[in-house]
Amino acid sequence: MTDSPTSDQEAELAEALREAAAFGLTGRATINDIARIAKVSKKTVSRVINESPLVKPRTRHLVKAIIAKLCFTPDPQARALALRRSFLIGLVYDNPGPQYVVNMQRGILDGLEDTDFQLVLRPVSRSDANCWDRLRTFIQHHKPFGLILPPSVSEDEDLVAMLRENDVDYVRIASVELDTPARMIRTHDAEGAAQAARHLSALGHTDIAHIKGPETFRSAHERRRGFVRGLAESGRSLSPDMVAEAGYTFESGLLAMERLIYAERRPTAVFAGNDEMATGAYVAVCKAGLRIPEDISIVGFDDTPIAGRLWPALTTVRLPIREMGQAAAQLLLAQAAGNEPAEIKSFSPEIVVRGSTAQAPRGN
Amino acid sequence: MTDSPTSDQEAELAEALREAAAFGLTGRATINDIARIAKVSKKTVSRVINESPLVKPRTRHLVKAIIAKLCFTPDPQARALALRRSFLIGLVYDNPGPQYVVNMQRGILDGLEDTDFQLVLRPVSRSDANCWDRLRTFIQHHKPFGLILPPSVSEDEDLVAMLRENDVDYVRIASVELDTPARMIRTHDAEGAAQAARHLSALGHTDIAHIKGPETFRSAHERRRGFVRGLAESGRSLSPDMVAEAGYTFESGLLAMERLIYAERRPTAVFAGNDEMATGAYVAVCKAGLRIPEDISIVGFDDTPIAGRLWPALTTVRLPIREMGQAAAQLLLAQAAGNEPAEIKSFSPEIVVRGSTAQAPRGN
DNA sequence: CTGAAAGCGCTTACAG
DNA sequence: CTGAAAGCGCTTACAG
Repeated sequence: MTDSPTSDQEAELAEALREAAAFGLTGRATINDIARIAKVSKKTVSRVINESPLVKPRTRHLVKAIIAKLCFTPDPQARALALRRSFLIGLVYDNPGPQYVVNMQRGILDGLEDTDFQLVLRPVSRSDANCWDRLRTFIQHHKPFGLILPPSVSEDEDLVAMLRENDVDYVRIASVELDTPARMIRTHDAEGAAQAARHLSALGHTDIAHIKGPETFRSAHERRRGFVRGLAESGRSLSPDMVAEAGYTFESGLLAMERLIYAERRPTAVFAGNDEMATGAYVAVCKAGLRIPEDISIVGFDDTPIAGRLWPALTTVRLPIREMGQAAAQLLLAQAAGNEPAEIKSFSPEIVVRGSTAQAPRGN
Repeated sequence: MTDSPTSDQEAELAEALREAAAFGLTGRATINDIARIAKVSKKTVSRVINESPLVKPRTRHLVKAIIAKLCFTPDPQARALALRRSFLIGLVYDNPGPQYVVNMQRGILDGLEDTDFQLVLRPVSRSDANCWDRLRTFIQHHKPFGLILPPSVSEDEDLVAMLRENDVDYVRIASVELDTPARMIRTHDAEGAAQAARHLSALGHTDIAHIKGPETFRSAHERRRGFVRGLAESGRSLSPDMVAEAGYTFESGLLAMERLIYAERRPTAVFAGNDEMATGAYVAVCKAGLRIPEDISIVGFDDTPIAGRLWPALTTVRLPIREMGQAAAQLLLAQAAGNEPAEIKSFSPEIVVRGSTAQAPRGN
């Protein structure tokens, strides 16, 4: 190895470090300090920082040693200015449940830990006509490193077109394949919903209903599709009058459940498209003087924190939201480094059985 | 007025704007473009941007018109580099309930709307010995404009000392007076707790218990103090065996409630120090086969989203968390502008009566 | 493999 | 009231 330490080199390093130590006390070091101490140009230091291969190993080691000694980190603002790209990662979301956002945030922060990237919050409201204009302004001013788009923002092609135009990296999280492996994280919502169907079938339910999310959400579609498929496996089907459409919110879930309860044929089991609606369904059942799970079994989707805080605790389909956030952040960093994965990273949900589901009541 | 538009000046402006329009098409404008078109130095443009009074009104108007026409906004990275201060506002929090964080975030974003400031998330875990070191690294690298510190992080004097050393602005949100009016937002938790006490007293309860937050949180102390004071108003008192200490979490609230239920004298009403613990109390009551509010009335604190999603809906003390977040953001911006408020901005909670409280059961 | 020069888009002293 | 110069701490062509 040409770059094994020689006593010559060690002396040089020691000398440099002594100088560095003497210097170290006066505030934070800059690239100029490193260059001066290493007796190289700052361009060479820059090359080392940016992992350029065009540096003699011996030089690289010396510079790296000094950088480590002085605890030097390049100034993010200066780099951003020169690179025309900041170290901010934006999370763009349109009013998902509070539980979902918090989990997603934690995951992204997990993925960003020990890097110099920062997570910036960019909530939007697509009912606001110029919400993408605001986001464009943010992008043009702050030149974010990349954006993470959870559902349902991830499904918005106008947004993605705007991001392409402005040359911003992004990662989309969605229940269907919308983009290349470098740009998306996929969840197999249909499979999770099928598990819910199998669970309810196994408990002997036949009068099974579904509270469906809004038509405009791909996940709502996927979840219903998977649920129907799962029921079909045991010869069951979901009749149209057993489907109540709602809006992924607590209130809409409550109303949808009331419609189901007071319909001609009351279901003994209900699969709600997310935990928020399932929580609304709980209230509707309680208000009607019925019991969970004795009279009606309920299954949710997402396994947000509220699921475990209800009584009885909610049987739900767990989507590893936090892990997905982490994967999204890592994918964004990999993308910038030019590492394109061969195939789409995907997450499969799994059912978490808790107290809200039981055997179908007899004689129903 | 010396700066009323003269035809002379209007012609000059029109000419400049024509030039600007011709230019406008080529990417984003910089301070140099503005200076060139206005035929002034970029320093003068900088003065206009920074609202320096040392600019002739006529010059100022011309420059402002051109800036407006070109939709120019100074580059945040460049300003940050020159000013040694970025446009990031950090929210530092140590695992409060997910509901609390989300509300706080929304509020801060409300306060930052239409500014170029960005909200950056900095969760910490004080069980981690070097969590302040990590935060210091963030501060030294990213030079945030300021930090917002909700409880209980706001009470940490080590943190505040570190912030002072590093010359970072901050706003503390707390239930007691910890800092100057420019640096804090206060909540009158004791008053809210007193309202809870009055409410339960008015319903005829005498066997009243309290699930208290952790001793290390000022808010826990304040809430108990206020509750005791409120009870005293109607000649009631809180006996020591009617106080169960918990940790502001769902699980700890559940366990605390179980202790109260199976104690010698079972309370007919319980005031929990926050909604998370109140939610745990719900589960304990249900598990014990008791009913809310028929057997036991429960009052929470915070009015987080979960309160309205429980059945029966939780009577709780509403802290306007979102508004507090907004106020904190505004205070931070005002601080930087040198506007020191005369007195501490404070928020008074108020009780929100819902279904979880009722008349004390007879014959108890 | 390495460096001197110019530049990213602003601001801060310093003059006048 | 205004400007020319230098600087914030990095990187990108361009040479060699």
